Amino acid sequence: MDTIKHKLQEKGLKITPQRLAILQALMSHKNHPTADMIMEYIRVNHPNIATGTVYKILETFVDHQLIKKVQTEKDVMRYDAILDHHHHLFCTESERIEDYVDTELDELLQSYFIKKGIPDFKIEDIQIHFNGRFRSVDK
Amino acid sequence: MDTIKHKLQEKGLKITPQRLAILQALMSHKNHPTADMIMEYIRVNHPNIATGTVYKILETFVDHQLIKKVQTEKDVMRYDAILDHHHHLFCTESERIEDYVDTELDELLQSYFIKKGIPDFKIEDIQIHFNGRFRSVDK
DNA sequence: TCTTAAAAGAGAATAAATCTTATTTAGGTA
DNA sequence: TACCTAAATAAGATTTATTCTCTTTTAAGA
Repeated sequence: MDTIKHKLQEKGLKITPQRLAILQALMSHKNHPTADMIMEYIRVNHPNIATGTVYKILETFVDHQLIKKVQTEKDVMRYDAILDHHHHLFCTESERIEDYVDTELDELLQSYFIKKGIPDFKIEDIQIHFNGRFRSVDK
Repeated sequence: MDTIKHKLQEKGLKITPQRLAILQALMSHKNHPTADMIMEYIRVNHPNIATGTVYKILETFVDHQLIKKVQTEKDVMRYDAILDHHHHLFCTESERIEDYVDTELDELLQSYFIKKGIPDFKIEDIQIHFNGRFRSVDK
């Protein structure tokens, strides 16, 4: 919880109970939660938090690069508190999204694009979306 | 226009003026239009088309694999009528999205994942999102 | 402790997309 | 060719996610 406070302070953000709760929720939820899931989760301890506040805080966190938005085909936004470079596995049959870390792959792509490049485009970040199915039943 | 009719027939869809107009609009718009952009475009010739119809037809097309949804971080859905496997270049400063075709890269990834695979996950499709900036000013 | 800018609360407002119901139409059939 | 029927469209209300506005509260520095 102290590390969470630190994260806010590092970004020059005021420490409020609401922000602490939301950031803590984001960090414990590994499954790329929606604003709604976060609200539900923190309402146990923060019954009075306003919907707008949750969205506002999430937006603030994205702006300050404490979290990221996850691109999906659905019209509900999902958030990700893991900032280490990683890709995503999307289930084509459910809403499940898992992280995929592969530094070997990242290096492969890096060297491929250093050589090749893309005309008229400066790559800032490469994000791979794997669409498919999970074999395991858990989560 | 006859090829468009054919596409609908191939999928066993009834040919209606609305569907023809929307599919034609999608195929001429290379810039991954939103439902709204399509509506605006076809309203010139189809002033009476209902909003719900446009969304319904788009959904039908997606279901029948005539078009695809494009995953973005925004809460407006964008559509893509180009079905040949390709990736996307996303501008971090605007709504611009361009196609990126690279069969060499696809083969590289293919062979990489045939060897390596992902535990508990069956890959159906690999979609790369390049986030960055366009150097050219056009479009 | 006081001050004030920033943050949160409450709830209305917006925008995208979906749903409902009545009407119309495409396209097969008599 | 006219008819029939399931499928498609129109119209507009509804839902859902998100944003906005305005007032009240609070964090944190002086």
